[in-house]
Amino acid sequence: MTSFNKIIISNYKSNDLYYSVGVSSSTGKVVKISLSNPNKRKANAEIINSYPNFEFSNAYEDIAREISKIYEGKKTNLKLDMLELNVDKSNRDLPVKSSFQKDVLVETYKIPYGEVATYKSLAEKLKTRAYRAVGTVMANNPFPLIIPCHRVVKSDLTIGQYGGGPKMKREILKNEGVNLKGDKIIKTC
DNA sequence: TCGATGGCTTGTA
DNA sequence: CTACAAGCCATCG
Repeated sequence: MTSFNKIIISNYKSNDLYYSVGVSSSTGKVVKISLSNPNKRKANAEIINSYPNFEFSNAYEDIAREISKIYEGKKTNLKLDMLELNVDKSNRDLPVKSSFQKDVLVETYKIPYGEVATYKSLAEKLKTRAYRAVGTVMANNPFPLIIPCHRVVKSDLTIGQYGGGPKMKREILKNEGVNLKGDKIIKTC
């Protein structure tokens, strides 16, 4: 049972938003992403709370910068395989706690840029009616923006909730070119 | 182990 | 349009 001996935290700031990434020094995989406006300490605290054994370094600053590009609606080269998605109940340090959670996150990753899915449609792809549980996974998404939970909305196409607040969700979707009228997605054909 | 709690959905009024 | 109620089911304490 492997345990992370240390987490490396890198930061990047763009447009008054602080992006923090936590990377395991033993596996090189991202274990947590957090963003906060406008408080850098808060962004870091979210990672430190889960991983008290950490150090700061600019080693992964480029990843944090790439994440900021997603927010701004630009293309990035971020891949699923840089994320720690392994599930192992005997290892408390792993960010993904269950295979259900992993399945939802992977399915969310497949939502294309500029498009949206619903909590319901994700649940149905996983052959379950656990719509609310899908929402819970989104709420605890360790990899915001890379796993685009901002592209998951309610079945009536209203925007739904978001960790960073609904205004933030709206903003990211707008940056991706999604048509919004108030809090509702307007489908473009 | 079991009740409470959700970034939800559908139905009814 | 709003307001509940009941159902769903994975997770947490």
